[in-house]
Amino acid sequence: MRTREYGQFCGLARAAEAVGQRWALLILRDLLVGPRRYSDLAAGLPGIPTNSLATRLKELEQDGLVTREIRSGHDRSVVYTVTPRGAELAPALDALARWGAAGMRTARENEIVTTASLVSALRVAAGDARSADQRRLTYTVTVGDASAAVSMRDGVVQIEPGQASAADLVITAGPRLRDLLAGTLDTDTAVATGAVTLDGDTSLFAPFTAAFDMPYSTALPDHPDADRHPTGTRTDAN
Amino acid sequence: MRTREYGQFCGLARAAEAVGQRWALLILRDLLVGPRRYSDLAAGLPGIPTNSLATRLKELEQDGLVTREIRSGHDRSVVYTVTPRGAELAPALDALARWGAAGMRTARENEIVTTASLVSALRVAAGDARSADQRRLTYTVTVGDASAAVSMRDGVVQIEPGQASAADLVITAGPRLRDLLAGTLDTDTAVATGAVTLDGDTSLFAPFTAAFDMPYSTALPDHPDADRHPTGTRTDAN
DNA sequence: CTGGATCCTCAACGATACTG
DNA sequence: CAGTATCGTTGAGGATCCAG
Repeated sequence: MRTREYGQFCGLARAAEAVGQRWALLILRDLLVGPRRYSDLAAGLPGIPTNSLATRLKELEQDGLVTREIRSGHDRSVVYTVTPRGAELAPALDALARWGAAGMRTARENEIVTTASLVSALRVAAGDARSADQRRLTYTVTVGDASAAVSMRDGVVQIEPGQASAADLVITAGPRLRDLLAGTLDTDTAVATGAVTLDGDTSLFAPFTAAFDMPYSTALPDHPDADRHPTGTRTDAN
Repeated sequence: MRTREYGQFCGLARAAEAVGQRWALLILRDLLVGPRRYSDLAAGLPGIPTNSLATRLKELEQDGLVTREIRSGHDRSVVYTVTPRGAELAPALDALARWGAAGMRTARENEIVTTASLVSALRVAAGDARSADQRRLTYTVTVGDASAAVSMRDGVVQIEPGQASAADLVITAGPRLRDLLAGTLDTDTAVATGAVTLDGDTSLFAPFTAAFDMPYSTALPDHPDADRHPTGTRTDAN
């Protein structure tokens, strides 16, 4: 049995063979946000070795999850796009992301938020799209170097990478944004402690948080703050 | 960045760190069927190196997805069980299994069906549980060495490993059972060609297939029978 | 400058043997 | 039964180099 195969006629085993390799899930996450060039992917996946990225892309293309297209314009660039079959992975990736986020309390040392991770996190959190505001609202959300443009209209939430052209409210936050999406951190405290900075019509912050839902697991191992981070519990000594 | 970590504060990345290691998904699949001993796991995962199994189990225990319990009875055995947090992975594994099965046409050379894979496949396929029969029906499904007991009652389907004690119908099949669950292969043909053997009240076969749904992807790469199997397309030259 | 390929090192995986 | 120990092989990580 060659590595990568499992020798079982089983859907899960086949899925693991296709996307179980290192970096594969994150590459697909980035490509599900939209088509990306090789260098975009490399930049959005800090730490990935260039040869690993190349091999993963070749395998994903081989498996029919990704297409490689050489933009024959004046800028000879190579663009990777998910195929329809690859796009069918979205529900599975969403479920995995939801599970991972449910156990994700604080950021570890040196952990960053990339544009693709921010966009897909917001998309997953808006998945239920229960209570999007009916008004036409646009936000820019920034966490570190990453930004996402959130727009609501007719109760539908749309999230794109980058900044909104004319945002009604600009939200700048650290990773504590995750607590907000969970509903653990109330708005006033967040703003008061500086965990979140608002620029614009601050009354529009409530409809923002109301549109997203990314709860914590109710079955977290050991003590609640167990993300191997030796900071204070929740006294917010930040 | 230590291997296994991705350096991103992202739910999907955290999930990949926890269950992205080789064999981890299949170990969890087996444990989600029920608690298992070390040797059960080893037997249900042909080809797994014993040290890999040991390491994976230690990691899963460390991450709080699995508990290790030493049965202090007369049979000193070690039993592994999924924790509640580990059980929360079920929706994600189901989504992955569904995706993988959607692209899974024919079995590759030497690919087998294990008890755990059969049980979880049936459980996923019954997930929608749209049209389970109202009668109390019990089946034994056998594929190769693997068997599952399927029981219906009040429109609820239950699937357990092993054979049913008194099955109304015993279904023995090759991997072509997969086509049946997809609805691609109609019952009469299946029985006529010997792809499926029935023992018992054959009229109960229809309610069986009706209770499961595991469709093929509508977006399969290239030609439909592309599972690197050089057989005929669908003339059923079997 | 983009899009990789190459080379080297080392950690992880795989196969088998062996032990409490 | 439930692993650990050992060793060979493979793949990942990191840096550099190269072709268009």
